[in-house]
Amino acid sequence: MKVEEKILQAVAEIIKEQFGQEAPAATLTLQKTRKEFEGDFSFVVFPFVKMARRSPEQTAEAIGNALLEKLPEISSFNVIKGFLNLSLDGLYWLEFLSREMNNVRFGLRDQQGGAPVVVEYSSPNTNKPLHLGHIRNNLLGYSVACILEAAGNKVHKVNLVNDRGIHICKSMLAWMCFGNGETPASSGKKGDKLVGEYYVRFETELRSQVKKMMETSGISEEEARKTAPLMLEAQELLRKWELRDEETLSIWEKMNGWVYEGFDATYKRLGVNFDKVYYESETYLLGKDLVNEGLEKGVFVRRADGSVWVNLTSEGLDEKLLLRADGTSVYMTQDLGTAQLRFDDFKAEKMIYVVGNEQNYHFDVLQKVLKKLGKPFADSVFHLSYGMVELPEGKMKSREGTVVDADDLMDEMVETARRTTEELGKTKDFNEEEKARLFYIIGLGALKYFILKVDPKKNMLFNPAESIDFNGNTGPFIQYTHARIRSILRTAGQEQVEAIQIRMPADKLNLRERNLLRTLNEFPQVVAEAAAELSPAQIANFTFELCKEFNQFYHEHSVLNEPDEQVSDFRIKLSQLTAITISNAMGLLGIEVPERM
RNA sequence: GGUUCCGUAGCUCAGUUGGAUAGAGCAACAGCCUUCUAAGCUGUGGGUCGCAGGUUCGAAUCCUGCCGGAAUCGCCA
Repeated sequence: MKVEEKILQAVAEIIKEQFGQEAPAATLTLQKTRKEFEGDFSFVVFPFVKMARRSPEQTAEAIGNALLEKLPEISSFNVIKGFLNLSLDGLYWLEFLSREMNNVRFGLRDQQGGAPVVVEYSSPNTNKPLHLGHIRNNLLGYSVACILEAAGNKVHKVNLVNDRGIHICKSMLAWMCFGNGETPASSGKKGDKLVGEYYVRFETELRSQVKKMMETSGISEEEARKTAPLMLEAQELLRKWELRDEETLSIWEKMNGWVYEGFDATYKRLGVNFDKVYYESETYLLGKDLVNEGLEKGVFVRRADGSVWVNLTSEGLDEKLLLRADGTSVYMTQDLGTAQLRFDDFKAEKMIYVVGNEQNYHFDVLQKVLKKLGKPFADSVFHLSYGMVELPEGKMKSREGTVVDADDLMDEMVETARRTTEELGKTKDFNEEEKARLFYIIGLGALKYFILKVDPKKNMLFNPAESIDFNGNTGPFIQYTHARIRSILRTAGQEQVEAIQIRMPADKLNLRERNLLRTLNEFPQVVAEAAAELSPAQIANFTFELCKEFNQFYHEHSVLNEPDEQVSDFRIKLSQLTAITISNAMGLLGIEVPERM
């Protein structure tokens, strides 16, 4: 049993013995002692002063004295107002360290069995390259998957690629009309960028057609857009695609192939991956069976024009279309189908969709429709809704050219890492390959930490004019702390800690060491909470706290120059566990930590 | 207009199953490298936790109203 639970259990017994009343579990709260007071854990006695019929101070004293007798782990206590501050015996902390110091998986649970969790993230369209918004999505999805895994879940990462539809046809059409056979190989352009250019080209050409039509025939912009030759051709292309026209399909396959090559490069550099990739072209028809099912069950209705609707007004929402009059499916139809497919594929206990908060309504509807259908997995659908990344001037808009491209941003980060590192003169004895590797690790680390340290559900601000910081609460600060520790361990010749017992007497444990141990001890719990909340930010904040504490310790006490051999040995082990923890925690964020920097 | 989310230091963010004097980082200023990496450490200044009520021994945290911002309310995805 964890010592926190032991304390609470003992306190409950004491309250019953001394005050003759059962303490409701919810009123028993143990918290970390704030650093301005002495102690490890603090118990709040306010809820019990009434039943104790004593002052808060007296109540705390009474509980404290009883605890001291009951639990050998507790060495002393002090009382400030209604707070009972408990100090653990140093021996407890030393035992914790010797238990975990060689555990390279500290904080990471093994798989616990049970149904798996599916995490869908990324879900790109194949007509445009990835941008900053996708970066947040990808980093979040990947990290959440890692965290769930570390909490003992079996996890499947999946991607659902939107590879069909009118938007894809637009870039195809533009390439057919204006491309002159251009390929990534012939132009040296990255595949996704090339296709993206043709998508933009379509929009420009369309706009000039629309403008001309409005001038010559005086029709409205809306009307012109609908009837412009290019738009009609794009729709015709979509029809041909749905009829499996050979030529259309072959161009579609070719251009999507280019895009996937480009995406793969971006994903690889970003360090994310998937266990399974779904393609909408293969799944978009799946929802129709469910629509029929709903009609048979009488939970959906077919209107006179043939379209199918679901009425969600009793659930506080509107009526929602599920199938068009011509029988073709809409976004919701597809998502119903893929939810079923995903459940059939994995029998998951939870299906997490990492999708921006602009789709809150859609997922609300999705879940309610699945419930209407009586699907048992309706409650397993969970929308991990994250906030938008905004620029100082507001939302990114492709039309105004303010979209921050994913590849460009990574380039800039690596370049900043290079410049900063070389200014500091830290890589004199690195060869070219080592340097490139280091700059990549630092640059990506800075970017990932910057994004993941913010609570997922909140909108966040990115200012391209100010480069992402490398000092303070940042990825490089954490990476630096790790490199520092590894340097000590190298010098000590103990890159792998030997399994010798700690011999330092417990009373030599100083404040910094104690703080560090206390923080390290929290890591498994932090992982559990981050998994429950699906929040990488909690891992990030914990790791920053840990690094700050290590640096304070490092500054005040020497590890290798400590004359007392037992103390020095203890500090090496303490440093080792800190390095393991930093590395594991950053791993959960998809961030690598260097040996030297 | 309806629904949902957000509002904490000049800026970016922590802190919300209700607990102590609301914390970090950046920016500003002042210190610390003959000792294990100064991407570090220490200190100073900086706050009506959007506003007003309410519940409570105790509210940034829970409830109500208002103000401000965002998203959404398509036979788009």
